[in-house]
Amino acid sequence: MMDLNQRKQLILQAIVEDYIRSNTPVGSRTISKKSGLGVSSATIRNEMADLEEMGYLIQPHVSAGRVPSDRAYRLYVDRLLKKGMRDEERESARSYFTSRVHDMEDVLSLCAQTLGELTRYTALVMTPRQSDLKVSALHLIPIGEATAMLIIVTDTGMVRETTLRVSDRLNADSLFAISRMLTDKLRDLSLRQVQDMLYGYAAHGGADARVLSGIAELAGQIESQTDKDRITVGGAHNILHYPEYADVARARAFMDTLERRESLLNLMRPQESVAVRIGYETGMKELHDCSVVTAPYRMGRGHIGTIGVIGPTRMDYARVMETLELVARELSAILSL
Amino acid sequence: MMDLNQRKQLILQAIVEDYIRSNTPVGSRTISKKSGLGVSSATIRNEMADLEEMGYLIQPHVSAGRVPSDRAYRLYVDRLLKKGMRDEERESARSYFTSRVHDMEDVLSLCAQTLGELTRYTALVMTPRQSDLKVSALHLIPIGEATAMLIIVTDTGMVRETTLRVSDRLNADSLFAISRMLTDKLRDLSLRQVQDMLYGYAAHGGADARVLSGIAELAGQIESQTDKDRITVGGAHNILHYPEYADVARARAFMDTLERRESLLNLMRPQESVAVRIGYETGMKELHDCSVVTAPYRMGRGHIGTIGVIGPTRMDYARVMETLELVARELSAILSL
DNA sequence: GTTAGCACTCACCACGGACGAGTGCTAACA
DNA sequence: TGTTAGCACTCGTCCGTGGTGAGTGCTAAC
Repeated sequence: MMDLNQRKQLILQAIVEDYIRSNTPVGSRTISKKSGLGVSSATIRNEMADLEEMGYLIQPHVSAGRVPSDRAYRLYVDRLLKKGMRDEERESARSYFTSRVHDMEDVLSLCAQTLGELTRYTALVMTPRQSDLKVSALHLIPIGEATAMLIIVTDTGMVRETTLRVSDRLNADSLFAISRMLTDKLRDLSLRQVQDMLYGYAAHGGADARVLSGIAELAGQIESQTDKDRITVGGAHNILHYPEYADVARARAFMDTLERRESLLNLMRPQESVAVRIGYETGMKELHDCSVVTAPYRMGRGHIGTIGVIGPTRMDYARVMETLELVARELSAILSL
Repeated sequence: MMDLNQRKQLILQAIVEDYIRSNTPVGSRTISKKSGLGVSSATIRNEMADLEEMGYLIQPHVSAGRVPSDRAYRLYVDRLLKKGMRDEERESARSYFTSRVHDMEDVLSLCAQTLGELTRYTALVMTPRQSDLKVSALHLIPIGEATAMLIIVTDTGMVRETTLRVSDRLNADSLFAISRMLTDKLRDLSLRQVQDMLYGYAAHGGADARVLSGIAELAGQIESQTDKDRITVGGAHNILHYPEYADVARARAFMDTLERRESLLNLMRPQESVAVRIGYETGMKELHDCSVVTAPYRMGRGHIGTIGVIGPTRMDYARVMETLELVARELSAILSL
């Protein structure tokens, strides 16, 4: 007795699922009727008392039903939940991604939004750290009198541009030539290498010094892009639909947490596959009543990013995990085209 | 009597300003003390009764103070408010924009965020309609075995890219040549023209048909980019700080309205200068208790976009209007570099 | 035209009792 | 030994009630 036998597991599962649905403490009578075990509420009460002692359940107050603990959710996620997205759902999720502009940046922010809509929770999209990005092409395009647009393409397919002033004796032809030369020279170098090299050249002076240091600067900016910029949030407003955020102060606190992107980065460290962090497992006190589910995606040659969903601990883990898997797969496919 | 004399205006101004600050109905005693008119509360009461009759004030219930009507805010905005941003504020606002990546897309979403932070309300940024954009350059960059990245730069400095498969006998050199040729041919044509032309060429077949129709497709996608994509929202969570949204249902309704971007477009139609729409003036029933302040900015050659702020009708109009003016100016400067 | 005084209104809040969901415990039963 | 009916008990939620105070409109005096 007091081991987590089959029946206890079934009861726990029933409680977790009922609580996920209703967000109200679950009573013994409810489980007696719904679990399909065919035992009375008194028996359930005994089992529930055991489960509480084992740390799976919490009683908000003596005359309330039970609420699952983090530990219960953990067990539920690891062993009890049954996936089973319906095909229509899967198909509609997939269709969100096809037939859209395959623009690298767009895809990521679109992904955050989409993921929010699909899961009805808040979505996070992290792009891989960019310091070890390699330059794959570099172009100067004339856009006006003595101004040019500089475009750097990295091996992840990311495109960054800036405008810069150039010597007015550089016409379209010379810019073409320079672009070509620079691309040949710089291809497959890391941004840092590009930066160092070009600052070196620029220091020697010459007519193109301005262009060279402009390029070096953009490379530097891409590289040192703050961590904050690496996380996109989508569907933050979704949490307003959940009663745990009926109190505006809580909603505000949640939103404020989302603003502090640096700390979110810890949650989004690449994992091997779909990962679930429940309540205190997130390691963030502000998120002790939230769970975070993440999945890795591939971008370009071997760079790993993370997409994730954050919501109340009583989230619909099965649906979220499946959606994330699916979206991560679609996303990887698009990005490594 | 019953004309809007000097004193009535001063009283009205005092009421509006007190209400903007406190969000509670304003009583006669408060105004008697704060207006500096040196008259008793009874006198104020008489004036307030007149102002109510004239439609400037509303009494939520008999024993409450008065609340300004849309009409009062209108008068306040048109004639009563005194601007006067402090220099530090102005400087700090400006510094938000300098020393950042001048990446076209980035600037706009950064602008939305920044504007949200500066005003503490919700910010909207609209990019000009893109159907009459002209192509200013077009590049094909090899990124892998038989795949290339296509980049289109428009005359507003906007950059869009996509990856496409190309015939594997096109090496870097041929792509360069094609890019150059296409840029020469297509420069200053509208996206629609480009699209029509290329589909025509592609129909004739040939080895490059795939590339040509790829380009046409991207041009089409840029052009037909849904209206939804043209508005960026920033700082939506700010409204949670205002007591009018203490009720989550209201906050949710507000957020939902923000999601329906098409209808927001009406609010963001380019105006000549800073424009204020108060309450029902927005023309959107859902926003009857909100005001929208907008300002135009210039982008590239003659394209006009709009930035705006949306918040409760009792918003701090003076501060918002000044901030918008300032940000619009900075933004125009960056974008028409 | 202004003001003091006064009766009146009504939103807000704190208090308190009824209600009911759910429990733990006990004793009887299979 | 596990299951169940019965029962006393707990405590959060709901709702009606009365007190409090901010603010009003009106009247009469200045």
